[in-house]
Amino acid sequence: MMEKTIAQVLHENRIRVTPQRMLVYKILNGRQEHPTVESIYARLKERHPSVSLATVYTILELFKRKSLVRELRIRFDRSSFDSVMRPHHHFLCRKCGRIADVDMPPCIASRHGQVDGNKIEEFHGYFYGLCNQCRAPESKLKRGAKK
Amino acid sequence: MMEKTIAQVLHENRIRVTPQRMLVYKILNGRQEHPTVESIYARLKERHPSVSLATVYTILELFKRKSLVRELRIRFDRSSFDSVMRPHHHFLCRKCGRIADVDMPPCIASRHGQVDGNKIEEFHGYFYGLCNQCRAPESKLKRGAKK
DNA sequence: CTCTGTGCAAACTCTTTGCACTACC
DNA sequence: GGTAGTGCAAAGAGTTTGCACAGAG
Repeated sequence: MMEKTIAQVLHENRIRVTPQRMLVYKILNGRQEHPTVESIYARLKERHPSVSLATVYTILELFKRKSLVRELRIRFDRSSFDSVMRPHHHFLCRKCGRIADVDMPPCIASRHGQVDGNKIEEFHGYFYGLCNQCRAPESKLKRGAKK
Repeated sequence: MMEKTIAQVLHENRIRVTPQRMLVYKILNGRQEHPTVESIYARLKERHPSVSLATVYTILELFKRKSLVRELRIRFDRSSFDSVMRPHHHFLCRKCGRIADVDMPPCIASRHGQVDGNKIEEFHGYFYGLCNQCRAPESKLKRGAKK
């Protein structure tokens, strides 16, 4: 029951294996859920100080083409990236800036394929508002305390 | 059965009336359905050659605060603006770049208010794909002919 | 060994900001 | 006339591009 290595995944997608790409893949599939280019770059730099921002852009573009990652534009000023390819929506808290996954209501899923005669290839559902931590500033100790 | 003048609308929204603002309002509610900052600026300049891009940004920001317009980020590289405030989604054709309105499925509307404990203030549904004109390039004479 | 990937720097685009001048109310 | 809006120019942020060197297959 060995899991696939990152190199294997890249191989299967016909992506030439480089340390930078493996690391970007790892970061995308790591703990931080919806990283931006900047945050991917920062993490990458920890292990790979010589890495360039342009490389991050190039790799993300490649991963997008290979459907390893999805680019979100829920923030108006920068892109976020999501390696969870199962269809789902996103929620952005206007106060803390966190992005949360939102399960897709089936009726939206059913509209995939076609809408008003237009062929649908992708759907992005963006919710904007206040997250539950930011709504209740008194309950700081629960989880919203950091920062 | 007089319709409201633009000046009246601005007044009611406690917006100081200026020629620039009236014209931006008119452009937003005119024929071109989902104008960008650039296209609003271009139209504005026809009548108001001295107008500045910064003014367009300022006015749009104001109109957004007053809920006279909604900013869309269906394109990743620039904003589009929609003066139709009734909840609906949007479709972007990846070939011709046109943005079309899409009626909102009720189940999404029903999720307004709250989702996973987060307070929802706004929802943007973005469909991406190929519009029916671009899918059938042979039927050029119907409507998709102009470039 | 060859061809693709990377790093660097400069360029580009969209957007924001600061400030003096203008013009609504 | 006083306050808020506009125009201008410069700055800022995110992203893209071109090219020489490095490294994967």
